[in-house]
Amino acid sequence: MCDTLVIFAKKMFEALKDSPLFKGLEIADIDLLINNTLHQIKQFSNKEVLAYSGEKVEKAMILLEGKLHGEMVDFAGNSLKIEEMDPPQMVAAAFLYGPQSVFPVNLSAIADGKMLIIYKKDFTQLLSDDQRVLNNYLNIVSGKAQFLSRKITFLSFKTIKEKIAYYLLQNLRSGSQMVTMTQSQKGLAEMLGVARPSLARTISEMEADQLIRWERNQVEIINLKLLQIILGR
Amino acid sequence: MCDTLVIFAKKMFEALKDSPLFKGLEIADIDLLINNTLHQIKQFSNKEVLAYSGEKVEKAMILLEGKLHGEMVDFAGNSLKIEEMDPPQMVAAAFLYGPQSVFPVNLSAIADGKMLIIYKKDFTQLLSDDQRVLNNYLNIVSGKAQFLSRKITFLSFKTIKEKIAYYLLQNLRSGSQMVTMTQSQKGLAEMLGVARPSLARTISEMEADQLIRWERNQVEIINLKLLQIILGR
DNA sequence: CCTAAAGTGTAACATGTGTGACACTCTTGT
DNA sequence: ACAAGAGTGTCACACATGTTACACTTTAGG
Repeated sequence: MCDTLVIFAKKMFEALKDSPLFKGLEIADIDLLINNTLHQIKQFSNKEVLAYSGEKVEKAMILLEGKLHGEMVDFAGNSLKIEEMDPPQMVAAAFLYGPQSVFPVNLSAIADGKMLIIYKKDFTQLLSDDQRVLNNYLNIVSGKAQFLSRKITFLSFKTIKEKIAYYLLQNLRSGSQMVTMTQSQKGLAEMLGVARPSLARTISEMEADQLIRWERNQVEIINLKLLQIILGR
Repeated sequence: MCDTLVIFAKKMFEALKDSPLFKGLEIADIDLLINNTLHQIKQFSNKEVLAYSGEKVEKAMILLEGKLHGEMVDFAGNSLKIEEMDPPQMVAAAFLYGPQSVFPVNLSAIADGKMLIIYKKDFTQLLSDDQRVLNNYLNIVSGKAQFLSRKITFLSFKTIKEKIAYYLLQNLRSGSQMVTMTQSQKGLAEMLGVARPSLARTISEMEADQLIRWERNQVEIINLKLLQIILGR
């Protein structure tokens, strides 16, 4: 029993070593830091709701296994997918401090998993215990702000065509003319904040215009220049 | 000449004492910190563009006097006002670190003023020199992320009516039924990301429905319950 | 005090998007 | 291999919003 625990802990530290928060630290360092900190492991199962939008954020959460899904739901019931989170990432990192530290999204599991939980007070201690972790945390929070800023860019495009063009150009590796979709059209529609049939319709139009060829999860950019012109140069 | 400089510096430290970044510090502390740091003062005049979206953020900037205006401009030329900044606030705080530290907005002055500039390296030093400043900075960056998150909430509303209702309810002091507008309809339209005549039209409709009375920069909430129902319960 | 600039109310019209529906295809698990 | 579920293509229709235009009011500056 004790052995299993030790093995689990070892696996956890290995996972954490790859996390943005503990980047640059050795497993031994992490072990030391974590064991000086009150913490717990929370198991969760698929479809479980882990937090509701508006709830107070009182603990730092680091996803160890599984997959999470964050979405904003407005009062009319429309939902806007904000992001999906894979391990080993920190959850709600930018919402642990600040004047209004509440969850901005409904957080639910889309796969069984577990996460490491550290209460805010202990996490703050951890930040001042290790300069590297602090630095990493600063980068994470800034990164989140930048992510949200890009999200706003997206939402501020007025037409679906613009949104698609922007999305494709963002995900196009230079040199290639293929974009690999990491999600279904349904998922994409939720990300872009548009209705699914509207997205499909617009894609059809763009195909008819010889702009792109959309097949399964591979999209070929046929006319790159025209695509850029849609974005108004 | 030297006297004027000393007087200016004193005024600056007083201003900084009220800034979120130096909250809780004494003027003497700030004096010491700043004077151990390479810094400069930049003067700017009304309508001057201080930074373009996409430009690299290489220095920490703290607004001392004047007023700034940040807006996203998409390629088609549509602009979305993100925020207006008053002194003594830090500018682009959440974009100094992180994986992609570039300005998210076009930054321009809407009044003459000056700002304190500290290069990134020196600012980082400043953060580790004083625990309180670091803490303040963490709060600022988190606050920015939360601000952006709220902005997304706004943009994700589909109808203008919803946006107006949300805006009014956000700015309604409990107990009162008056909301004081801090900006013109034109400015509000830019914030909400809608066309100005569309906003005016919707306001007219809401007045016709006996929901609100919009006069100058005072808005009276006539039917609070109905307003909440527009937001879907 | 007067003028120019900025902001506001309103209209007719074009258009992009959401809705709800349906058939079809692909994926998944049993 | 099959069934059930999820995803996709497409349609007709309603409707909210953008556009452009113009008259009017308020504000700010000389």
